[in-house]
Amino acid sequence: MNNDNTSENGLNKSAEASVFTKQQDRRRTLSLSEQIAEHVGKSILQETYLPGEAVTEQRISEEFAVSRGPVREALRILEREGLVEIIPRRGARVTRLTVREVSDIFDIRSVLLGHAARLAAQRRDEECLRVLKEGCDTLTKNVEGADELDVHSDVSAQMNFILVERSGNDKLSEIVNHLARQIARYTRIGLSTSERRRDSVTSWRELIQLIKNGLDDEADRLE
Amino acid sequence: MNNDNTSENGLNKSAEASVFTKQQDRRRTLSLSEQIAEHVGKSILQETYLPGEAVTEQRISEEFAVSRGPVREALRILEREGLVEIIPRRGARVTRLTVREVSDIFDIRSVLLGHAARLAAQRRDEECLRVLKEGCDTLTKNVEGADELDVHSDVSAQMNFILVERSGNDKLSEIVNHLARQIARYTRIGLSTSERRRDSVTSWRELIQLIKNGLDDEADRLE
DNA sequence: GATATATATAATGTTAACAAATCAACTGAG
DNA sequence: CTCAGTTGATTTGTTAACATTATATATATC
Repeated sequence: MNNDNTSENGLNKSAEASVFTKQQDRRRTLSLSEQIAEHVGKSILQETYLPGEAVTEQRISEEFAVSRGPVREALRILEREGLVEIIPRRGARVTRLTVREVSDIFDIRSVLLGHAARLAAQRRDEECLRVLKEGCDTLTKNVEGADELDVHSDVSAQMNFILVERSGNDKLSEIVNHLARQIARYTRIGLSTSERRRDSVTSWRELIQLIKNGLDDEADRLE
Repeated sequence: MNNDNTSENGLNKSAEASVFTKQQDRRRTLSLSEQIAEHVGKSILQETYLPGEAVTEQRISEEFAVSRGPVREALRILEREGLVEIIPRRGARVTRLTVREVSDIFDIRSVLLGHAARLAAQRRDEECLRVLKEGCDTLTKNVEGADELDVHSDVSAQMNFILVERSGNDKLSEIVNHLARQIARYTRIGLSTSERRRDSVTSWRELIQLIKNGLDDEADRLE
């Protein structure tokens, strides 16, 4: 097919940056394996690769026109992200989470989000509170009708991101985002009916109330 | 040095199991990369490799008398476990956590342990409560004197393990154990004085009280 | 003497070929 | 017809050589 080996596959093989001689950008240079991991990861989240499907090294290496070495590492990266599962001598499959696992992860995330809210309150982060309230209003407007699913899940994901970011605990942020990535394929289903979206808004309001109470408590303590 | 390439380095290169023809054991076959990851990981936890130290591929590959391929994958495994940090084109270093990061991880873990306790109570797991009480007694006996550090940290680690195991949430268990592995190098320091060990016992007693209260609540609700 | 450029060295990134193992289909004996 | 064993194709595991990049050393210029 594509017989020229550069940039027909969407990957920048050997960093186009010959202009930058030394540091300057740092991190702009994604290795092949990381680029592959990103692409394949995206495909998994978009369900181009389906849960349970086998992901052979050869298939990927042909798809991106690279050798199997970087593909192998890409698969290890995706394993870390919880998107594929590698069984020794058997290869990689797209993870298929059980209902139980998804529910367990949601459970953990909600605990951690609660903690993030507490931390944000301790930090007296009123900005955070304002942004979340705003997001919550947007969510409320998008409860009815199936069309709003995308808006609802996008806004909700962004609110999660902001909340943990504002907690001030970087590791917490890292973990929650990692969990979010694992259940990304399932959150849309979790918000598919308007009733579920209503529930989602309710738990957000509880979380916001938690922060508000925390802020009040902090205010009491300080004056 | 060792010129014969088998089992002088402590690794079983191509699975000694020629007796087992088909499945039967499954998983007994650790790939080279996994064996290397295990060995190097152990060395990091024992601080044979020091925090911040560079871990070059060549060094490891010479040390185990294998090529760089498996070493590369081993490093990716260790990166996932949070024991090394890989910077593209710069190689791997043993992670050196800041005080802040360690404290953040402890914070998260304590929240998750609290949740695990709540779940254990919901499951009405009296066995769990009994085991933890027992462990707590052992801890109490090992508060004074520097010699008891090993006992204290071992027992405490085991109690953590059991508690999350009994929560019934496998992902929770996975995450907490993952966090424990990351801070393993620092928990001993965290328990180095008898005062800190006293604090440790206190928080365990709080956790146990949490489960006990939960059990009572559940009992009330069911009768 | 300090800074900048050039070069050498050592490290990681990538590739292709080879080895070992698994899975599926086939064959033959009972 | 069923099942054990064999064979062949596919896939992962491993290796060594080559390519590229970063760091350190040395040299030249101001």
